[in-house]
Amino acid sequence: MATAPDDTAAAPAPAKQKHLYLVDGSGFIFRAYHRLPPLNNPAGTPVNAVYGFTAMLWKLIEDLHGAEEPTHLAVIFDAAKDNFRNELYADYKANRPPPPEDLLPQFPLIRDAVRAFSVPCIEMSGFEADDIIACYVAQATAAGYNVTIVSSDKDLMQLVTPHVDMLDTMKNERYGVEAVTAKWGVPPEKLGEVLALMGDSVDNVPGVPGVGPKTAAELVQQFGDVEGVLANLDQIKKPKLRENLEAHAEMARLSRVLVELKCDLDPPHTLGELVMRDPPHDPLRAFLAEQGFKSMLAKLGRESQAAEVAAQPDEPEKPFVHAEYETVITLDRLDWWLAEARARGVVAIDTETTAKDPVRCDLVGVSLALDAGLACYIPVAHVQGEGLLAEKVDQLAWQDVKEKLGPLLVDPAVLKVGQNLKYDLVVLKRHGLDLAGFDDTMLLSYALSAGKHNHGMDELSEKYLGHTPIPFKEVCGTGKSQCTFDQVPLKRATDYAAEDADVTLRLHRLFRPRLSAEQVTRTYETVDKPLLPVLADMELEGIKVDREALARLSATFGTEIAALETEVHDLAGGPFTIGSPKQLGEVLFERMQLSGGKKSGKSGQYATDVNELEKLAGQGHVIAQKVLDWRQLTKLKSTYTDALQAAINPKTGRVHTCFSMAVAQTGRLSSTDPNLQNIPIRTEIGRQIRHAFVAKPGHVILAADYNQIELRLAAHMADVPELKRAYANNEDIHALTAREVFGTEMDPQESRRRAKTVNFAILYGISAFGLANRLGLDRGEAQRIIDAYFARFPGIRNFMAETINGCRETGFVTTLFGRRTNLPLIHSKNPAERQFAERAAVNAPVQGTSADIIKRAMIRMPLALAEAGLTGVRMLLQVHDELVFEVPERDVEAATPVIRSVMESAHRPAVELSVPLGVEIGTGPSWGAAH
DNA sequence: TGCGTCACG
DNA sequence: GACGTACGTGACGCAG
Repeated sequence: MATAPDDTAAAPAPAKQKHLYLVDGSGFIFRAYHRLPPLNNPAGTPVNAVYGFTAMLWKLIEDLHGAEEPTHLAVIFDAAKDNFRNELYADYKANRPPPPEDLLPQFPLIRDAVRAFSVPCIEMSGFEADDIIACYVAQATAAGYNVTIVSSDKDLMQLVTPHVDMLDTMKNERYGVEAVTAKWGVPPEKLGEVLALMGDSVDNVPGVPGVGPKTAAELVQQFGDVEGVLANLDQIKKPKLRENLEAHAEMARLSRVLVELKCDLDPPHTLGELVMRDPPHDPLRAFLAEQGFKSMLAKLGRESQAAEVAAQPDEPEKPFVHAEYETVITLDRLDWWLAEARARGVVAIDTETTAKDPVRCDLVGVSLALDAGLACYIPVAHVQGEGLLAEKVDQLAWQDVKEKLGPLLVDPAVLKVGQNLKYDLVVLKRHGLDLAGFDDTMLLSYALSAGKHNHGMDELSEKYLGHTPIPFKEVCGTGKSQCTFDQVPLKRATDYAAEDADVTLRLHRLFRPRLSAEQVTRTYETVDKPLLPVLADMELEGIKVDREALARLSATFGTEIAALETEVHDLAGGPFTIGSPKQLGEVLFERMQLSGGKKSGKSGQYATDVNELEKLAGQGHVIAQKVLDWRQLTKLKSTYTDALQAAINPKTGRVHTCFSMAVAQTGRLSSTDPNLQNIPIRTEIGRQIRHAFVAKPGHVILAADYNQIELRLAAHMADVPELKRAYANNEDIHALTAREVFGTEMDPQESRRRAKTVNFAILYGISAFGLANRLGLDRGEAQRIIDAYFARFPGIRNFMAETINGCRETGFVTTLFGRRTNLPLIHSKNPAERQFAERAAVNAPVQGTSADIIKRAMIRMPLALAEAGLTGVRMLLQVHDELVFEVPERDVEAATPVIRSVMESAHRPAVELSVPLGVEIGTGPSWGAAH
């Protein structure tokens, strides 16, 4: 075979795939301008858009260096002149206002910025950036390049092909052919037809009235293009639509021409001139200095230093590079990966499934990562192709993978690292596997940074690795056209799945060493990590729900809602949407002229919340009470009686919630899909829903509540002798508070009710205004109550002050077990934000300590029950201070003291409390009956 | 998607 | 005295 001279040379590197990035500069400018407040350079010129643009371009270049390795880059601008489209249609872009005055002088500076980065800056008089981009796309594609268009302009999506994608840097989303098709319902090459039919009010492309994206897509799907639609008007069923198409046929044709991108121009730079090079620092430094961009100058300084010192091996921001990820389809290769994992002792793991719900989905594949950039994907249940493109999917059988993977998963000598491992654990358990010896990067992040940011993988990757993982929706699409992961081709699935494991492993390397250095190891190791498998079991177990009972409630609520609706409409003198706060406000305060309507500042709407409506009801306005009743019933029906029926898992007949471990800032759990931590109990009518949560045959529901745990913890933490003594003697704490604060003159019941409110207010960080509101007093009276409280219990005031001071020094507060809540806003210049952080600072240690205690109880519970021989008892739910169990009838007596003892001593031995913890236990055929 | 509302601790 | 007004959650319907 004849070889080209290059191939025989000493460095036989294969020609790198060329990849051209085209930045839609105008889009960048407007987003930068609108995102930033006014800002001037030392010369007094406004530069907010310049600054934003420079920052965005810099970030883009950095990101690209890290991930995509582009070879060519250019920024394209609109030339500030009329273009050929105005000749076709004088009103084209007529709706667009002229650029704001303080943006005008920034345009040339922005072009300077581009040049300072040594990036070509391209524009052509008479043409829009879109056309120039289209031309380069055509040229580059013909030359075998890949192309990425950096823009969020939907018109440019027309250009997407298998070799051309779009990148929206604001949303951090990439759009390939599938994503565009998913978004618009038609492939990119048909997008022009859709855009023409729907028109664009911003660009003033007329389109056809009454045709939006959905209708346009349907028409194009059916008839192929605009001409096809116009030629087949007789087939269009909807009369109004046909009429509009008929009447606006010419506008549709014109629109088609307007949205067409011109790709036969001869742009000023050749492709070769767009080649990307490392920007020399000097021109960039000069530009930044001239504009007074100090933080960027500092960053540039750091970078040149780093470059001189030669890259440190452990440089945290090293780019996210990786070899091609391997798709494992032979047992030999699987053996290699598993042996290597054993040898290294650490492996990141991630499971891919057919759905988000770990209790309903099926396992599709598993990915592993051994080292940064070294990861693989093991497909086990991808579906075979269909039709002409049928391609047999070559993959291992799950049984074989399971036999080899299983022992590794339970071998504590090999650390398994995952992100949100509870999900994987639930899936694996359903497929017959267990897990021991693991770290969860989501929980590590939560231990280190609760309060600073969220802990999802994409966000962590972005923040700590400077890398945006392939978005899930780019692999599977969204909405109606979303496919399941088992339908994704193996190459694509591998890129996505292996990357997740790779990211997880890299995050673990960053987080794990920080844990002990930052002294947050304890709750991670002794609370959250061991709780994870306990929660997995609870989620798998689920709770039985009486579907018929819910259906009956739904029906009853339905008729009552209908009746109330009629009454409300009659009282209002005509129909309106009761559920629309806007319409309701207008009906009450304008049409009906009720007094007291006040508009909220932000939305300019009348307030119609419970407080307002109760005021009106108190004044004798019947409609207000009817609306309140209507609201209560619709809430109960839609959120509970309807939704819970839909949440019943058809396979298990039970409802399986998901407990989130890294959402609440304080250490609490949260519950979703469905939320079983907010099932009604406070009103009798809502309480009926609790009665639909039932035990399976031969069992009862047992509910165990900590009695006033937060107030007890406050008494301990703030060291209030009177309160501690009262709890030790099992006294009524609210009655005590009432005596101390209000004396004995008031009616004891009313006095106790108020004292209870005051006690809650204390836990939440009191203000005279808030307390006055709750108690219906004026501020002066509320302030006197607070003063009296602090006078009687000075420990509370000291505790609050010390907690806030400590938080100011460190930026965080801690629970008795060392859990940390970060409150960066404690230093905010905005007093409202700062005070908010101060109240949270007072509350978080108390709420968080309570969360730690019940979590510790949950961790011990399974073993304690097993040791007592109570193997049939199941812990089902946690509701912050309550645990819900399903207990065989004959075990109730034996289980009760075990559960009580575990819960009441859960703080020990780590922490000793100066107040006892009290637990109240009830049982019954349903959750409602157990209280 | 953001907002208003309301369910829970 | 400015700020906005009790802490922590999740789900639903409306409207743009």
